[in-house]
Amino acid sequence: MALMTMETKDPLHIPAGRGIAAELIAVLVAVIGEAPHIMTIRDARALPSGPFESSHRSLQSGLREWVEQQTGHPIGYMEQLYTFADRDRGHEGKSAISISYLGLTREESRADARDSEWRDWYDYFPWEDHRKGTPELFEAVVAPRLKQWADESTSKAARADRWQRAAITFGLDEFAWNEELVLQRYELLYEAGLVTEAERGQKPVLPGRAMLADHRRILATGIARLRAKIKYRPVVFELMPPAFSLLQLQRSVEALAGRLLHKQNFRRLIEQQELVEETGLSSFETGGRPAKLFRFRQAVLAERAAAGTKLPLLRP
Amino acid sequence: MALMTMETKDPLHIPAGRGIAAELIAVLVAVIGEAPHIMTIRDARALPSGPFESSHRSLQSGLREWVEQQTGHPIGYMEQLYTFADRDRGHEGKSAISISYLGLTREESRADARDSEWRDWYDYFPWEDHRKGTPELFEAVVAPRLKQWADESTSKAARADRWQRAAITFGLDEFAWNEELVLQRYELLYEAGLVTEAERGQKPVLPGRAMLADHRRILATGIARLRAKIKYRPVVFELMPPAFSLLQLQRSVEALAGRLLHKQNFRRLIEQQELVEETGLSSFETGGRPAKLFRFRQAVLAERAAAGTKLPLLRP
DNA sequence: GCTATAAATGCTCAAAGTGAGTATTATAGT
DNA sequence: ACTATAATACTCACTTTGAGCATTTATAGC
Repeated sequence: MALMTMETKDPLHIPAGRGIAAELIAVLVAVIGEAPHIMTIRDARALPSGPFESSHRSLQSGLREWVEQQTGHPIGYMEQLYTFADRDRGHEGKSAISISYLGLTREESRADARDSEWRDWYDYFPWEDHRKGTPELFEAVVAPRLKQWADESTSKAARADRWQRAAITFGLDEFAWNEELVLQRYELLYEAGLVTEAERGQKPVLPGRAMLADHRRILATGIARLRAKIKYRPVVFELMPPAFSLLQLQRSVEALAGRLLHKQNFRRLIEQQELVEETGLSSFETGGRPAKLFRFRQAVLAERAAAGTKLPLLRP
Repeated sequence: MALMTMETKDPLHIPAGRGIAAELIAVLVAVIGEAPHIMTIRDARALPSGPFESSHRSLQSGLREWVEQQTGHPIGYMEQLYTFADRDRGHEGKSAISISYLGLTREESRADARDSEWRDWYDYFPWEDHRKGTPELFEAVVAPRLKQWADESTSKAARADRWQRAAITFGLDEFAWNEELVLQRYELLYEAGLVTEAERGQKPVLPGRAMLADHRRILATGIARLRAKIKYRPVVFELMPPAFSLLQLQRSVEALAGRLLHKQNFRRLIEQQELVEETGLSSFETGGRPAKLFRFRQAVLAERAAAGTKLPLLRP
């Protein structure tokens, strides 16, 4: 094995002369009541964000600083979402890099600082909430407009392709609704001209609040990631108060997933995975049989480092 | 897709004055024979990489350019891995951002360009290959050294914590081996002083080739991601030739996962998911009953946009 | 042709996990 | 007491997995 000395004196590459700008963007989530919310700034038209500067110790800490400064709100759990470059975004023709993060927090209704504001994320994506069944929007607007978009293609094959893509991502025809396809749906709607990334006068066909630049796309990425993650990691608990009833927990998951769950089976799942433990307390607030209050078993974070296998393994 | 007008005139933030350097790094994977390989440069001590420059259209295309220039090898499937900032990495005190990608390709044994070279990834992580059972390394070095490391702690609780962490990530004691924890294992070994990120004189305790800067850590991230992904997305096929036998396919998955699979159940899985279709050809090369050759059913990419649910949903 | 060897392929069976209920119990408000 | 609202308990068919045995179809060497 060849030996060799450290790289501080021998960098792999000389950095490019001009340098580029880097921006940090946060999708900061909290569940308030039974609705999933995100932190916004600028009249609810932008996500909290700011430049990454050389004074920041790391990307994460840079983001934390910005978010706390802009929203007065500390972030609990954080994970990186995606990094993208956009030549058009930078100043003076410089290209810019945006690094987005997903953050989870408990809402603690402090006085909202500056122009920051919690907003129901379904304000931006009304078609993503299927808790009350498929929104009427689908039959009224989404399906016919996508059909129309598909039919605009010239070749028969292209029409079929477009329609199949639309049917799959929106759960039309025989396809089942898949709540994880948030980003694909947004991109398809954008491609079909049913939403506009940043408003510019013309009315969008679909309801739903727009955002500056590509923030709505980033939000879609965050929602998709979170909807996927709650299924195999105990991240919901980052959004719950210290003690909660199982129904509260279920309502939170439903809020995030945008669909209703089977109560008994949900409980069975939670219990058999030993995710929670009783606090001994009960809640009498809802008027019904009192609900036992539980807390998250922190130990599972250590015990189960990861999800289970899906490979058909051979004998141990 | 229409370009946004919005933000060019009204950027969300004025970019920081100095700008920073951005580097693109690739974990480029191919399966050669029955061994997983990665593309390396610099005497197999670095991953292909290069600065992101304003001439690049996007991060992806910038990376493609660099990799093709350095290795003469085009990339098929690509996905982003992780972005990190390292103050010590930049030039002249500038901070630098590194954006890493995972790329999959079929090896086509062209004359290797420049100093690029395919390398078995287990050269860098010998403890990750469990296809021939748990490596002797574990009983001989890993377990005792980690025990020793745990025992260095002062408090009893800290010793127990350390040991439990080691046992979980390495599948010691009663815990099962989890092939996905590549990064966690590397980080723990680093913390325990059993590997050194870049060698500088002192011999590391464990065998395994080192790399420049933090490239070995990035490689660990890529392997972990790929091991997780093969379980729920048909990405293995990106690494297979156009026609292959089911055993070849199994051997490839085993190479990546570092564990052996149950043949009959593996086949059942592949077939019931309708991932492949017969080509009508057979392979007589192995000396045994000839194997039918299959090809990947491209259609599944369209049909199944995503993985299945795990939530206990309510009636449709 | 016969035999050893190497796979491919077919089939079984129990255990565990899921989906979709019905039934019962405990409170608060009227 | 009666009703509304939940919490909680239990059932049952069906599917998916893990593990293994058995059979079939080839090649290579004798």
